[in-house]
Amino acid sequence: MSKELAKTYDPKDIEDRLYKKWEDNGYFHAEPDRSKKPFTIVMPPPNITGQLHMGHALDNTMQDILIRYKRMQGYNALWQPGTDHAAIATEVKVIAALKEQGIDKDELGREGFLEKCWDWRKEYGGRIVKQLKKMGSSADWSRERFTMDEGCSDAVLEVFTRLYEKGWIYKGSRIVNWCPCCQTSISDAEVIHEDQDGFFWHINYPVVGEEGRFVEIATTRPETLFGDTAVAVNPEDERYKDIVGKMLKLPCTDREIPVIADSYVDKEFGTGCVKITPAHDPNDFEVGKRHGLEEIVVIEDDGRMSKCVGKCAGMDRYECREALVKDLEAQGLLVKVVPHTHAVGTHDRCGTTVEPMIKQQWFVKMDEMIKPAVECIKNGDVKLLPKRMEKTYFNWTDNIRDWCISRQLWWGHRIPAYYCEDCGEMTVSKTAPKVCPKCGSTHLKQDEDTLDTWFSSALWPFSTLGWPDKTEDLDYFYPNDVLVTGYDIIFFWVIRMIFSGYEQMGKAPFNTVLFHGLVRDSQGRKMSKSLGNGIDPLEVIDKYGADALRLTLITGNAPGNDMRFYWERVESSRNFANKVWNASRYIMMNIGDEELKKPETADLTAEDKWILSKVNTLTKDVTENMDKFELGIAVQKVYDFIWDEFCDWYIEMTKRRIWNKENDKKAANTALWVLREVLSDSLKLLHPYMPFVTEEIYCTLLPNEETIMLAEWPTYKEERNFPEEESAVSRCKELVKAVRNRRNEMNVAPSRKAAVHIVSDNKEVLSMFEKLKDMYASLMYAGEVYTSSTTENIGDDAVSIVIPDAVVYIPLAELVDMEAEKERLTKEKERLTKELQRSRGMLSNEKFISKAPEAKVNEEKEKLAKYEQMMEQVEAQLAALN
RNA sequence: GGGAUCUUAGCUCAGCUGGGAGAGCAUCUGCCUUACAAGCAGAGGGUCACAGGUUCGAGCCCUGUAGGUCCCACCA
Repeated sequence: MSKELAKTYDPKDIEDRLYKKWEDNGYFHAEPDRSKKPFTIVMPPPNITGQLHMGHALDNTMQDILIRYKRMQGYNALWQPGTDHAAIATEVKVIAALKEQGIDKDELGREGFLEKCWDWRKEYGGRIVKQLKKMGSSADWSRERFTMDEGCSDAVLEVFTRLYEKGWIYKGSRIVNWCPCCQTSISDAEVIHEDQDGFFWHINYPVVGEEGRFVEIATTRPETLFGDTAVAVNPEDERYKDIVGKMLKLPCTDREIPVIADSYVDKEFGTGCVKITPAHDPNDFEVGKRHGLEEIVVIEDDGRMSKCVGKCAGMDRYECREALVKDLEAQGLLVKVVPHTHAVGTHDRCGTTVEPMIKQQWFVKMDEMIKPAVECIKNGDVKLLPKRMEKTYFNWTDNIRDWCISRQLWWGHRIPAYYCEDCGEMTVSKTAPKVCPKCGSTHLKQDEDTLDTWFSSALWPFSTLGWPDKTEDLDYFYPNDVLVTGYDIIFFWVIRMIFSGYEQMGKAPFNTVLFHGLVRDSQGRKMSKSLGNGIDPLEVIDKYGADALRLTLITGNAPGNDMRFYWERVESSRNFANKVWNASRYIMMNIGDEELKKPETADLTAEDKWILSKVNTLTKDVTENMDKFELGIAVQKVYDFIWDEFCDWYIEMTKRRIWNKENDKKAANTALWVLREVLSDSLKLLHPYMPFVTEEIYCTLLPNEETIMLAEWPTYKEERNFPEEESAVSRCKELVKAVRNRRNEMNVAPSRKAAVHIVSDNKEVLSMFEKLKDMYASLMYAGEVYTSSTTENIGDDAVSIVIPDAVVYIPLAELVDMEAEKERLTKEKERLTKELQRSRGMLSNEKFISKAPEAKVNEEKEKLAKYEQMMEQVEAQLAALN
């Protein structure tokens, strides 16, 4: 071979070069082609603010494996990439960057700020894409999209106006989750509920006109007292029946509020009396609506108290809490303070405690739209893997509430609603109307709000293919085949894509969703910036190569489960890459410049047929696993095959023919041809997982091949199935292992060759061992291998090993210790006794015979026969020693 | 409060529709055998959380218990 491989595999040498080759040659690119079947995966768009982390690495590895696999199978494989504008994340970053320059967002104004955002995107938006390429991701970058590019924006406006016209998008005053830090509303999905230690403040509200009588309420948020417009009790509660309808003096204010009866109140909880703050609590809001209560806003958008709270006005909500509690205490109205743990909603982006507020916001009505999204899971049109994710899915859909889609942000898709400043008429339209359709005024102002980032992501599977235009891409590549993503965004994204797909396209966006878990640190903690325990995938690639990282991420865990990341695991993956590298190097060294001729079947030795048969079965198994999305299982099988069967056994078995090349060219040719053939198939099976090392080897091994990426995926071939040789070779392996084991036990150095005598009265077995002895003799350090039906010619100085159908003797002269031999044989007898007991027990069980499948029974009978025969031999050996 | 999931070798985890417990790492022994010491050949190590049940047969299915993790949830 003209090209030579280095002694150890160095990924740094080749990864960037190969990636460039693939990209330059357009291997990743897919165009509609009616002669081929499409296979489409849309990449979950990473945030433009993002940096590659282990989650991306896992997610993209899985997608790349599927895409490369299908591409090799001849599908027209499209992996559609792109990035997400990430409204809040980007705004926060840009605001921070501006702050450093002493610039304030509001001073800059909307236009100016957006310009800065676009600048930011230009500068950093491509960073994550570059990093994904380091992973080996074979996405069609020429089709890269952005959620705010022209087409995607058009799709957003189209969907918005369609849903509005249908009455499924509406504007309304509701209690929404408000983040005082980001100063925007957020959807329910963005709120994280976490238990926090807090207090129950028990407060007495004096009953008006009844000196000395109080109603005791308990609250976790005393500062909302200023917004109370009633106190509610359960209508069934005997304790408070007489007080319903009376007025209470609201402490620290000059207001009086009524006591009302509402079944929402739980008699058993707290004091049984609930203060009602319609403007700052979703339940109270409902109660307020039922009783026609006033809604008094006491907390402003920035989390400070409003003017109407008197002396606390302008205080932060927590400052106010403290001040108010002090006042209540001074007035003797604070009954007690009880420690209490309760769930507090926080914003997933910034961790700030969410404040429920009444706001005019835009909502998507969910009750109708969710229906097909539920149905498709139930009827199997869309499969969720692993299946248990369905429960999580339904948990959400069964309790679905309208989706708050407006955000008080600038970076994002601006809501296409226009208000007439003269008559107040609202118009929703994709393009800005010139005049008000009602009064003809030209004074129109667009809604200030933008849409939830997930509104655009929900359209991703079809907006990226050109929708709302009727494009060839859309027609050909939609619906997508698989979506790969983490289970953590099932609510944010997966469900919304599914209902959007049905609503806009009439079809599910994909037929399978493959979920993966989280990558955690070695102690099982979530990797996070604040903990500083994150491991940078790029650092792993730098140290061990992308292939090693990919293999690590895909093995050793069940689908959908979280996994722990260990450097030791990367190391062992890297070792595997090196193993493949060296086996290939060895084969290529021996092929040299020679042209190999395809051997006739008759020229193939037993071990050739054995390995060809093995790789053939492997191909079938791996393909089946991959079709079932069992990616980890599939590659584990390839790994085991290459390392154990191919390297540790087959390569060793062929050495005698290769070293004897000068004397028998033909035999060497056959061995080398099979070596190359099996290696080539193995590389193909491995390529989706470890694209770089396999490509480098493949192109060196087969210089006429341009790339392994487009090589044909191997298929099972009946003519490569050799069951007889498979079983013969496995018997030889059994023999070799037994001899190695004995020699090891006796500390015989490999350099000391010793003869091996195989004695058996089974003619077939004997002749098989005789025929194949050249193949396996050196594997067990045998000087000579003799087969015989008698023990004549074997001296007393031999140790024996009983294997199925034969006894093996190794004359080791001075090393033989009769006592040790006896001991070993006795142990062996004990083992066999147990086996026989077990086997006979099963076979004498009437019910087993009658109820177990016949194949199982026969299998057990064969085992029994084998053990009986071995027992006989062991006993004979023991007798001979005594 | 509802739900999911986990508990298997010292560590991290596999174990597909029930049919004699597996891998990697770690440990121990012996090998620089002309592809690979990132390697080769061996070895030790597990009442599969606990208790019941179904079955000829259970790590796997069912019920319960204990502990861990996670998700959902407006009990003030």
